[in-house]
Amino acid sequence: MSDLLERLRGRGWRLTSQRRVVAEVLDGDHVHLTADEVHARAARRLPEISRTTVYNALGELVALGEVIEVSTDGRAKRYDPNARHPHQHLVCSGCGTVRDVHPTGDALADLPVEERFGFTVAQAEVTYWGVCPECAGAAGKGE
Amino acid sequence: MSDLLERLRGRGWRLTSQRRVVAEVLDGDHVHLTADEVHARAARRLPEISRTTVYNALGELVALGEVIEVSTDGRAKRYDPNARHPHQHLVCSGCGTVRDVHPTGDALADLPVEERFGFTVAQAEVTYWGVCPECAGAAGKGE
DNA sequence: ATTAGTGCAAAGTATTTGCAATCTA
DNA sequence: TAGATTGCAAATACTTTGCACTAAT
Repeated sequence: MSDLLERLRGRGWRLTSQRRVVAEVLDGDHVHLTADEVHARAARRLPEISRTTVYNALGELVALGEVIEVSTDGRAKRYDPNARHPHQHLVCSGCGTVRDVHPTGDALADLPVEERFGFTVAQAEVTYWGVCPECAGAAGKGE
Repeated sequence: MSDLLERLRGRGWRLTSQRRVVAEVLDGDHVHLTADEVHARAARRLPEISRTTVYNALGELVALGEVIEVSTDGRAKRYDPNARHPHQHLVCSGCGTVRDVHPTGDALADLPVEERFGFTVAQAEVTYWGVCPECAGAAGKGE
């Protein structure tokens, strides 16, 4: 694990203890934390870390292209470190859990020229919405 | 125009002057306004209308299924009255303009069972990102 | 008349900014 | 050392809430 940290070092990212914990917290698959969650986890290891610094670090990681910003609903943005592996998201409309998925087919190719309005289309982002097993179970029991 | 208002009346939506202007402002195609923009436009016709009321009305229209909430980036949500006609969005990464598009193919069918993690998948939301003709032109000239 | 809708003021959540102190390379 | 990074405090953007007043059916 943590080739994220490796890569960052290689790219000359000035390394500080707070940046290190942020990168460590973000490392892995199926990680989709909000800025606040990143801060909370980072603070377990480095209690003094401030929210500002977490926001700074996240912003830079996004700018570097190492992390993707995902805004599923209108709530807090989530940060996905899986930027190097193209994927889409499956979101639970109950609890907001996010999973990385790999659909077949190419959504980009499905947009006809006459539907492009002169845009230079670069990317197709697909978000699948559904109910996760946990929420489905809870719904069946509750009420 | 304004079958939105017709439909709402038919569904027993208690009609007030402020709700009327909100519905009128939202009526049409390729409309993707933020709550604040809706408020601004509504205020042209009804200066006393409050933001609270606009938020209330928008929330209800969404609950009624007459309007869709779209959050492209992490910014303010946008409201799309085109709920009855299934469509996807094409967003300009330069200026944020949104156009409704109708891709061929079915993104939902492109998600294999083994990629569903036990979720009951209900919907596939596709957002195309690109640069609109205006922004492309501006980029070519500037700098 | 009843019940639902309105809007002010205030609080809440998410994120950004200015700037002095601090630390990495 | 020089320039980048940190983090506090305060500001900003967006949205929600409590509650007294008003209006639609």
